[in-house]
Amino acid sequence: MSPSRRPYHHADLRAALLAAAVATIEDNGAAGMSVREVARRAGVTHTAATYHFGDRAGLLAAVAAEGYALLAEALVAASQEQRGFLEMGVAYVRFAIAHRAHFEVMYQPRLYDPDDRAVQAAKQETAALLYGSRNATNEQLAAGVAAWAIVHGFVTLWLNDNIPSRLGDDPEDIARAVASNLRVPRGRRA
Amino acid sequence: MSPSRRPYHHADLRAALLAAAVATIEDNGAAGMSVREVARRAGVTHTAATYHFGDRAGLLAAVAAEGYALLAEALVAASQEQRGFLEMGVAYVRFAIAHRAHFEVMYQPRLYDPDDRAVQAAKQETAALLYGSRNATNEQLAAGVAAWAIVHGFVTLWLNDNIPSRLGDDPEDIARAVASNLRVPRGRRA
DNA sequence: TGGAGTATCTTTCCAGTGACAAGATCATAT
DNA sequence: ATATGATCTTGTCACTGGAAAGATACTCCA
Repeated sequence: MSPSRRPYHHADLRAALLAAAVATIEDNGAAGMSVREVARRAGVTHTAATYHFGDRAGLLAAVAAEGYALLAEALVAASQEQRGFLEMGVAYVRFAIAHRAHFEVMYQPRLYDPDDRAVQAAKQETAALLYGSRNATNEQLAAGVAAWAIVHGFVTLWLNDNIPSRLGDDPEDIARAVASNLRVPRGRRA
Repeated sequence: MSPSRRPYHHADLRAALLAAAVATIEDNGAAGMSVREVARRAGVTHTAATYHFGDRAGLLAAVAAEGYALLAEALVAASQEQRGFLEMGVAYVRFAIAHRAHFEVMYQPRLYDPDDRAVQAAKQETAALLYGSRNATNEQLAAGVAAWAIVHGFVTLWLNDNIPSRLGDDPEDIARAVASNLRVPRGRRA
């Protein structure tokens, strides 16, 4: 397998199908995504998609894996900005909204095979970033979960139209106002 | 009511179908629920279900509406216990886990018609309970959203197997530990 | 250079699904 | 008792996911 192996019919059908799947999910939701529709958008028969991803669940697993990778990337970038604890949460919110299709699939493991290897790998990398050091006390761990929970809960509710419009229309600003109700864990900058 | 073998007119087919739908969603997830499977469980043809609920989205809307009503009931009961702020959040967690099928559907408005009248009514009743008084300041409102977000985020992550097992296996206990990281709003008992 | 072998994609088929139209059956008011 | 409406079934259609088998284009090696 030479490194620049070029598939014939399509430059990179796998990537094109993945992008088409994301676009379809943005339009119709994950439950409303059909393999045939995705294949149509990529200009290909549905069995071509099945060839690359095994089945519908496999396609969604690929979306989830890509999502976890994108999230990890965003969190690393945010942590390097050194803007403190709160802005990490804001980065999470920004990711969920910018990639709502990925986000939707990631947190519905019933839609794919949660034991999928690519998913597991990407997911564990993300978990490490979200939970912090491994030798934390249970109390510190609970504080980390609290931080994750509040931003995850907020953005989930936001995406589902469950946040009162009175708070404004900029989710990142609202996230700051909401998350500032969290106690700042010891040794962390707010 | 004579014990006829099998009444052409079911005693309360609508309720039976609703229960069957919830059971199916528990087993297969909301996306994996088919109208035909639900009807089979109720011992009836799929068009009977369509008759009562219009279409698949209508059936899911009924599940969502029932869910919001059950949630409101649980929250009212918890508030009457007078155990303070934190235990209201615990009641939310308990509801989500006890009625995971309802919960799953409620927060995926794409699965049904979010403007459905029964859903809207039940939803607004719940929102009032979660947000508190209407003439709160934005800051107070943000605190209410924070409380909702943290328990909603936590239980969502719990249901999706995203909470480190190190914290234990009783979600209510973990919820207390997690939610205690929230600042207690003025005038509220912890 | 020219096959052989492989990766990629299509064609074809099947059972299951949601929706609709039309028909059958039951309940109830008058 | 019967007309009327509510409730449920039958039959049909287009769409879906998946499997089997074939076609096509590329790669590798003699």
